[in-house]
Amino acid sequence: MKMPKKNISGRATLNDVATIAHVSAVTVSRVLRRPEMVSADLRERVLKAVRELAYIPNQMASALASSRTGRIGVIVPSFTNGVFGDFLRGIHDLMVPAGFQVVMLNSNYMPGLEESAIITMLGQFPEAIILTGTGQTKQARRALEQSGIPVIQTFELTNRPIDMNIGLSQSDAGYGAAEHLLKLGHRKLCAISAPFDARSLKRLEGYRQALTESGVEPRIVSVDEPSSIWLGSRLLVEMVERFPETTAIFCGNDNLALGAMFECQRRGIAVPGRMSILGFNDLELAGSAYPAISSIATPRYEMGRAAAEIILEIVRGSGKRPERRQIDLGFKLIERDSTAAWRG
Amino acid sequence: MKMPKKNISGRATLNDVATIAHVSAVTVSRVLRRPEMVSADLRERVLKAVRELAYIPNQMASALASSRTGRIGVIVPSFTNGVFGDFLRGIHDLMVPAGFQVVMLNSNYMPGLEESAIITMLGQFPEAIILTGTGQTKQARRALEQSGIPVIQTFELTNRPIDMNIGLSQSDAGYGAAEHLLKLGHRKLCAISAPFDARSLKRLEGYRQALTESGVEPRIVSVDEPSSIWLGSRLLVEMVERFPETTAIFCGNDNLALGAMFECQRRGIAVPGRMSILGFNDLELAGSAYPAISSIATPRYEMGRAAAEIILEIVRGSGKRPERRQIDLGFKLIERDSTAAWRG
DNA sequence: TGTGGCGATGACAGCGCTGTCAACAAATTG
DNA sequence: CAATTTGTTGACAGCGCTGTCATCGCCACA
Repeated sequence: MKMPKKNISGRATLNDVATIAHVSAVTVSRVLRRPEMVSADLRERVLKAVRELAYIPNQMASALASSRTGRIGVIVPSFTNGVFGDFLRGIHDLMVPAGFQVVMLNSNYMPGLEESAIITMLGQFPEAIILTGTGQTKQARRALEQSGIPVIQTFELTNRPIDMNIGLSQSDAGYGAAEHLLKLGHRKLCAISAPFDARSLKRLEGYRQALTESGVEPRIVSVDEPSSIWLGSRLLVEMVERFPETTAIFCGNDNLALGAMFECQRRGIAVPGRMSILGFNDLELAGSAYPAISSIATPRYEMGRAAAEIILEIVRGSGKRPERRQIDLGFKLIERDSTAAWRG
Repeated sequence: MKMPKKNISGRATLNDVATIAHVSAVTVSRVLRRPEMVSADLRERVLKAVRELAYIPNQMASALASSRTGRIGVIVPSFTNGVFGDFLRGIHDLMVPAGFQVVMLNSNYMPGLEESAIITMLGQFPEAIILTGTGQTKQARRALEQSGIPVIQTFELTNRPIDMNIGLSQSDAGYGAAEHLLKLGHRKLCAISAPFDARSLKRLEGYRQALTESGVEPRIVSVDEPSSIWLGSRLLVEMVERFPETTAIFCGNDNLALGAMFECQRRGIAVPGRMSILGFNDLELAGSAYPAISSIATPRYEMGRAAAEIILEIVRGSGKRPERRQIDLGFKLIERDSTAAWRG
C-alpha cells in the first residue's frame, strides 16, 4: 500500500486523495459533493482512495471557500432543564436530516453570558440562529442584526422582534392558569415562582392581572434562584407560614409543583383535597406523578420544529423571509388530579 | 464615517479593520490575540475600528491558518436526561473559562448515530473528544485513533480504551446495589430496567452476580425502550403481576424508581414498609421525593471535570498523555427513606 | 469529412486568517 | 560615536477547500 504524504495535522487532505486516485483535487471534491457530475469509473477510484485514507473533509476549509457552513446556532438558558430538551429535539428532527449541523450554546439564564454566546456563535458563521426568549442585550441585538442571517426568537412573544418570533404569550398562559383555579372556586390563591427565568415574571403578570380583575389578592412567594424540585418544597414551607389559608397554588413550573406536592405529602396536606396544585410546562413528570399534576402545556417541541421549518425555507429559498414574522403557538391547560373544586 | 468595503457575506474582515485603522492586517490580528505585542497607540486605534465595524473574527479562517480550533467535542446519548446535564456542566466549568468552545452532539443512544456524530465532529477538527460509554463501532474507533487527538471515554471502565478512560465500574455499582438490599434482609428481589442504555446491562450483571452468590434468584423485568418515569410505573405493574412476592426493587435509574414509587402509591403499596425501592444515579429528584429515594450516586459532574482537566493538561503541555490512562471515580450508596430492613 | 454541442475533467485563484521572517527605528552599550 | 540589541511593524506565503472558467474528447448531424 502506498504511503501518501500527510499534512501537518497528520490527516489526509483532498490532495492526498487526489494523488492516490490519480485525479485532480476538484474531481475528488465533486465526487464527495455532487457525485452525479463524475463518471462512474472515476467515482469509484476516488471513493476507494477516500476509504483507504479514512479521509474526512476539513469542514473549515470547505466553509471558508464556499461561505456556507451548514451550521445552525441555538442558544438555550440550560441544558439540564427538560423544557429545552424537547425544544432541541424539535430542531434536530428537521435540521439534522436536512444535512445541517446544530451547534448549541448555553447562556445559564444570564443575559451577559447569552451575549458572549451570541458573539461566539456569530464567529462560527452559522446560517441562522435560534434564541430563547426575547431579552437579548443591545449589543447582542446589534451584532445579530448586522450579521444579516435569519434570527428566530422563541418561547415568548414580543412586539419588537430582532427578525422572526415564534412562541406563546407567557402572560396569557399565567392568566389562564389563574382563571382555571378561580373557576374551581378558589379564592385564597398563591403563586410560587423562581423568577430566575425571565419568562416566569411574565407568567406572574398574567396571574396577577386575572386575580386583580376578580378582586382576589394575588399572593406570590418567590426566590430568585435556579428552579428545582427541592426549591418547590422550600417555597411551599414558606407559603404555609405566610399564607396558611391558601387553598390553591400556581407553580412557576412543574419542578416547583412536584416539590410543592412532595412537601404537602410530607406534611399531611391533602392534594387536591386541602390544596390544589397547578404546574407549568407539562413535562413528563407532571403527568406521571401521583396524584397526576395539572399543568399548562407549552408547545416546546413544536416551537423547535417550526423554527427549523422556517429556517429551511429561507435557506433553501432565495433567503426571503416569510410573510408572517411572528407565530403564536399557544398553550393548553391540562387538567389532572392535583387541582379540584374548592368546597369551602 | 468612512464606508469600508465589505466581503461577500456582508461582514467586516480583518482587512477592513486594518484599512480603517491605517495599519496592516497582521497588526490587527495581533491586537486581538496578543495585545502586549502592540504599542498602546496602535492598539487603541485598532480597537476603535473593531468596535466601529462590529468586527467579529472568522473562526474558520483563523482555525485554518493556525490549525488550532479551540474546540472540544462531546458526544452524549441524550440532552434530555439529567445525567448528562451534570456531566456537561463539569466539562463547561473548566473548558469555557479556559477559552475553549464545547461542541456537543447527540447520539440518541444509537451506536450508528454515534459513529456519524464522531465523523461529523472530526470534520470540525476538535482538539479533543469526550465520549460517553465504551461501545463505539469499529469504524468510529479507527477514525478516532487515526485522528491522533486525545479521546476520553467516560461513564464506564474498559480494558481496552481507545485512548483514555474515566468512569466507574457499572457492574460493581449494580453489585453494590444488590448487596445493600440483601443486607437489609430482602430475599425476594427484582430489578426493573430499560437496557436501551448499554450501561444498564452492566449494572444488571453486577446485580445478578451478587444475588447468585447469595443464592437468591435474580429476577428482572425490563423493556428495551427509552427510560422515563412513566415506564417505571409500567414496569412496576408488570413486576407485581409476575412476581407479587417481591419486597425490594433495584431500579436501573432514578426516573424508573420514581415512576415505580408513584405506582406503588397509586396501588396502596407502602414504600418502604411493603416495598423497598432503590434508584440509580442520585439525580435531584431522588433526594427531593417523598419518601426520599435511596440511590447509587454516580460522579457525573466529577467525570466531566476530570476529563476537562486532563484535556487541558495535554493541550497546554506538549501533547503528552498522562501516566494513568484510566481513572476510576467510584460510586456511593446514598441511603434514604425508600429502602428499609425487611421484617418478614 | 467537417462542424457544433455536450459532458467530463482540470487549472487557477482566492476565501480570511496566522506563522515566519525581514525591515526598521529607538534604545543601549563599550 | 559606532555597534549592537530590543521592540514594533509589515510583506508574504499558505492552511484545505470550492467557484469559475478553460480544455478536451466524443458523438451527432449534415
